[in-house]
Amino acid sequence: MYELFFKSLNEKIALTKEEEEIIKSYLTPKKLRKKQYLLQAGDVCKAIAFVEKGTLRAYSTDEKGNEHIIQFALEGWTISDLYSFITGEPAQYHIDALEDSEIVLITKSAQDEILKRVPKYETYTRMQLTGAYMAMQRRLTSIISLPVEERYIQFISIYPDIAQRVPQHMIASYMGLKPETLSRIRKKIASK
Amino acid sequence: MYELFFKSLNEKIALTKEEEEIIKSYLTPKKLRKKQYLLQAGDVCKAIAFVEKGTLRAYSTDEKGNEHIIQFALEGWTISDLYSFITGEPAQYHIDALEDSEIVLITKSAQDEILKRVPKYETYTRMQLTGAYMAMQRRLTSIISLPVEERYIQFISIYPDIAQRVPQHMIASYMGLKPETLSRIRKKIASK
DNA sequence: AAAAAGCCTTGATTTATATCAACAGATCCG
DNA sequence: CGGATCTGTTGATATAAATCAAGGCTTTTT
Repeated sequence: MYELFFKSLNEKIALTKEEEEIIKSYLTPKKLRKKQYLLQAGDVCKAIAFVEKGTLRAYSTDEKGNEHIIQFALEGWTISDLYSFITGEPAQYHIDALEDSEIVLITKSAQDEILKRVPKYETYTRMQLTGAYMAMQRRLTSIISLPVEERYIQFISIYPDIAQRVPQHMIASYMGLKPETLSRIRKKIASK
Repeated sequence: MYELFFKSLNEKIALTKEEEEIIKSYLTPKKLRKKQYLLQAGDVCKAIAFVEKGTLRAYSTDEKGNEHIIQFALEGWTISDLYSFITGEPAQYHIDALEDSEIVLITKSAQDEILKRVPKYETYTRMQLTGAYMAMQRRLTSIISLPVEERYIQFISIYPDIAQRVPQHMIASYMGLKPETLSRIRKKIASK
C-alpha cells in the first residue's frame, strides 16, 4: 500500500523497521476516481499527496474560465499547494486526478510529528524540496530563454511519461500555449 | 560583518552564542565590485552567497548572445546555481554584481559541517528553500496565467525595491520580454 | 447502440511581441 | 573635460501566437 512511498524514502534516507512503522502510523491512504478533486482553490491544503498510482494535476482557473496547469504528478511524485500547506492560507490551485489514482496523504500535523520522532525525515523533506526547486527552475529557465519549439522538445525528453499519459491540450497549458499552437509546433517538428 | 545573515538566521531559528560562533567559523566574507563575476557558467558553483549589501543577478546567455535573467538578489537574499552547487555539475548560469556588493559565502563543505554541528541549521535551510520555492512558483504561475501587463504590475508590487534599483531592460529580461516591449507596456499602464 | 463529450487538427484572421533602426539623455571612464 | 557606453523611448515592419470556426476521430456516458 505504501510501497513506492517507502521506496522513495529509503533511496534518500535509510530507515529502520521501527522508523518505518512510526512514519506509517501517520500516513493516510486515499483512492481518487478520475476527475475527483483532492483540493479546490479556496480551501486550505491540509496535506501533501504522494502518488502511488495514477496521475494528478494542479491548476488554476482564470476569470475567462481558462485552465492553467501548474504541475503534473505521476507515480513517485508529490503534489500539493505548498503555499497553502505551509501558511494555512486558502489554496490558489485546484488539484484533481487525471485517472483513477492511489495516493498517500501526509498532513501538516503528521509531518510535524514525524519530524519530531524521526529527525532524519527532515533530510528527506529537504532533498524532496531541493529536487522540486531545481525542476521548477529548469522549467522557468526554459520558458524565459528557449524558443517554444525547443522548449517542447526538451519537455518531451525530460518527461516522456507525461507526454504519453496526459492529453496534449494540458501539456500546451503547462507550457503556457494554446492547444492549436502546440499542435502546429508538433507538426513543424515532425516535418524535420 | 555578518549582521544581516545572522538576523535572517535568528528570525527562523533562535541560536545560542556558541552556535553562532560555530557557524561564523565556517563563513567566508567577500566583496564584489560592480560587474565582477561571482560565478561563470561552466564553472562549478562552490558556494551559496548571502547578500549583505548590494545587488547580484544570475543569468544565462544564449547562442545569439542574449542574456536571460533568472534571478535578482538584494540584501538579505541568497543566490547560487543550486543545481551545480548540489550536484557538482558545471553551472548553467553566470552570477555577477550589479553594484559594489558584500556577500557571505557558504561553501558545500561548510554547509555540511554546520549541519553536523548545528542540526537546527537544517530547519533554516529547509525554510529558506521553501520560501525560494514558493517565490518561484508564484513567478511561474504569473508567467503562465497572467497577461503581461498584469504580470508587470504584480512584479512592481512584490518587488518595488528591485524595480527601483535594477535597470529596466534587466527587468524585461527577467519577465521574458524585450526592453522595447516593456517600455511600451509601461507607457500603456501610465496612460490609465 | 446512439448521443454526448473530449480531443486533435487545419484554415483564416486578429493581436501581441520581436526586430530593426534611430535618437536623446545619463553615466562612466580615460 | 569629452568621447564612449549604457539606458530608455519611439516608429515602422516582420514574425509568432491567439482567436474564431469548423470537421473528424475517439472515448465516455446513457
